Amino acid sequence: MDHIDRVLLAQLQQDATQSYAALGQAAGLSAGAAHERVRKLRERGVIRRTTIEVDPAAVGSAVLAYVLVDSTSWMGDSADAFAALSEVLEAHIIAGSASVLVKVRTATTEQLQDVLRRIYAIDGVSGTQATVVLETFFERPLSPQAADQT
Amino acid sequence: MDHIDRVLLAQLQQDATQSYAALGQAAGLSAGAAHERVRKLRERGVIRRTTIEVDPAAVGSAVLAYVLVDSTSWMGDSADAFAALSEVLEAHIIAGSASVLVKVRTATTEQLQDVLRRIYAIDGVSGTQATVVLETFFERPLSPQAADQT
DNA sequence: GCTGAAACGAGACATGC
DNA sequence: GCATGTCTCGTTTCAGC
Repeated sequence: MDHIDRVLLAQLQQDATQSYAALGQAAGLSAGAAHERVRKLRERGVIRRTTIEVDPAAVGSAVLAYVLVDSTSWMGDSADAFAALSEVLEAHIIAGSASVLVKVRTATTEQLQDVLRRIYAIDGVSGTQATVVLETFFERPLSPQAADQT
Repeated sequence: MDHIDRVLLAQLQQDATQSYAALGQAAGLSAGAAHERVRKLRERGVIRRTTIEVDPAAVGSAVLAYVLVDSTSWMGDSADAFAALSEVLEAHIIAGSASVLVKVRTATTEQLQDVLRRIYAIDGVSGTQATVVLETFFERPLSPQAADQT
């Protein structure tokens, strides 16, 4: 994980369709060397996968909400229960009053209500506090150059 | 945005490196037709970009936190101020007591504290409530088949 | 571990349906 | 709007440094 790797990661985040020749040029490498570096980054799991960013509104998911989930028991083994809800995009165990924080996208507020109902049905869940997003300023990937000490 | 487009989007989200031949096969199309569909999805902005998913821990961002930002004035024009902080990955205006919700990744809790300090320095911000994530169950992209009415 | 070149496979495009 | 075929370009691999 040197500076060159960081440049490669930043470049690929911006545009993963660019050629290894262009990638190498940005990092000061030949196409072959760039390819080898990227292959190793994938192998080591630094690059988890190559994917596309989809416009949520275009696929009918205009409503974004964060939900604090209160519970009466330890929620450490409930990952699968949340993962089973396709509208739940993230689920985290948090430090604080509520025990789980989830990010949810739905087409309508009615559907959001339905998701909350299904979250409530999960074992140990005693309550939910939903916070609806009115406007998203931005959502962006982690920038590798933000952290420079690994 | 028919069923075929949804299959293409779901396939590309899982693996954007697969060939158009494989993509077409999954959707019941030829490689050329699949290519044309994807080109139009990009053109229309449904596909925003092709990117990579990076392991946050591997680039030295092990700490994840959500921060509720309280304010004394309208925060609708403060998008740039939050975007200037590279550790801030998302910023949303929310309905509720606090006015802005941001997602932050840093290497250490000390760095998180520094980000909070810089958020506090933004015009109109009167307070912050940070919630630190202890364990992430999962983070995944929006599944196009979750919404079927566009 | 990088460079440069050579073989292979995929992407882009035109034609016809 | 999709299928087929051709040409071009990028990816991938390997010898050499």
